[in-house]
Amino acid sequence: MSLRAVLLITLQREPGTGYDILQRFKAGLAHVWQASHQQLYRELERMRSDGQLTCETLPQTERPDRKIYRVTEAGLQALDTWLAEPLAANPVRQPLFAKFFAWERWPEQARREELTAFREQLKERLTTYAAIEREWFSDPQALTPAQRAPWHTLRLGQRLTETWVEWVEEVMKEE
Amino acid sequence: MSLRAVLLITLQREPGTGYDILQRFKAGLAHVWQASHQQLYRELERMRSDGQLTCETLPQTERPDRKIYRVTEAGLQALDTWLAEPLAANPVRQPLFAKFFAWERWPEQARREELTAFREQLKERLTTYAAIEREWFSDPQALTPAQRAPWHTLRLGQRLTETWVEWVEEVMKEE
DNA sequence: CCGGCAAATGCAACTTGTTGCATAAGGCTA
DNA sequence: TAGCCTTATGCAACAAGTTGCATTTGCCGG
Repeated sequence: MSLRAVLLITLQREPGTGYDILQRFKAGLAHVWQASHQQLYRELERMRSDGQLTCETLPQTERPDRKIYRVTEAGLQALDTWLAEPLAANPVRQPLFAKFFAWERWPEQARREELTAFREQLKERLTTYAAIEREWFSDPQALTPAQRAPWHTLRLGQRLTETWVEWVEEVMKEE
Repeated sequence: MSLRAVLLITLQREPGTGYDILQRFKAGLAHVWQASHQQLYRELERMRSDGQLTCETLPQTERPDRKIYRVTEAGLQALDTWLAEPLAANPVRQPLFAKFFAWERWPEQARREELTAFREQLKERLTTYAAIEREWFSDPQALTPAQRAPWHTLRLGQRLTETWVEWVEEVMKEE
C-alpha cells in the first residue's frame, strides 16, 4: 500500500511516466523510497486498472512511447485515506546485526571488508543527501511549511546516517 | 536468505523449537529481527527438507508436541557462506517520510496523532532495549569480544532510536 | 463459569519485492 | 566497429512476508 501512496504523492505533484518516477526516486527521494522499474510499471498499470490513475500515451518515433500517468479523483481520495490512518510500525530486520551475533564464526577479514564497504556506502549516501540539500533546500529560512516538511526528512536521514558512520568507525577501531 | 541465516545463528547457539525462537526474537533479539510464527514454522520446515536442520519430536501429553530443531553440518556451512559474502545494501522505504511530502493534504490533527503515537512507539522501544541491556549486558567491562559484539548492536539501536525521538520532538515543537 | 491468555503447531491465499529476460534505437568511447 | 549507456517499456517466475483461520489443553481472573 505504501508504494501506491508514494506514487500518488509524486504524480499528484506532477504527472509523469514510470521512467520519470524512477528518476525522481534517484534524485530527490533517495532517502524516502526506492523501487525497481519492474515494480513501478506493474504497480502503475494496476493503479490505472483500479481507477486511481489515467494514462495518456505520447507516441515517439525513435524511442518507445511515453505513458504519462495522472492521478484521478479516486486516486486523491485513496491518498487522503492513507494519510488519515496511522502507519503500522515496521518490523526490525537488521542482517548486519545478525552477523555480530555470530562473531566467532565471522572471519576477521570478511568482517573488516564488510565494515569498510558498509562505511563507504554510508558516506556515498551522505554525498547524495548533500546534493539533494543543495539542489532543493539551499535556503532553509525561505521555505514555506510545505517545503520545510520534506527538508525535515532529509535532515533526519542525514543524522541517522551520521550515527551509523560513527558507530561503524567505533567498532572498527575497537578490534 | 537473511531469515534463514538468523535462524541458523540462534539454533547453532542453542537448539530449540519454533516457539522458542519466537520468544528469543521478543526477548534478546528485538532490535535484530522480527518474524511471525507462521513465517518461522514454514521456514524451519523448509530448512529441514533442505538438510540444514534436523528435527526431533518431543511428545507432550497435554500440549502439542515440541519439535526441536538442530543445525546440521550443511547448515553450518550455509551459515559460513552467508557470513563470508557481503550483504546487499537494503533499500530505503520510509512511509512516514512520504507523508511529509504530502504536507498540504495531511490534516493537522492526523499529523499530530501520528507523531504522538510514533513517539510513544519509540519510547517503548527504548524501554525494551534498556531491559535487554540490564538482562544481558549489565557489566560491559566484563564482556568477551564475542559477547561484546551483540552489545554494540544494542548500543546502535539505542542511539538510532534516540535520534528519531529527538527529531520527532523537534518537528512537533515547530508546528 | 466464561473469556482470554499461554503453550505449540500449522495451512491457504494473498501482497510485496526480486531476478532474469526481452525489445529497440541512438549516442559515446575505446 | 564492438560494446556499453540512456531512454522507455514490459512479462514470467520466484522469494519473502502478511492475513486469516484452525486446533488443543490448562490456568487465571473477574
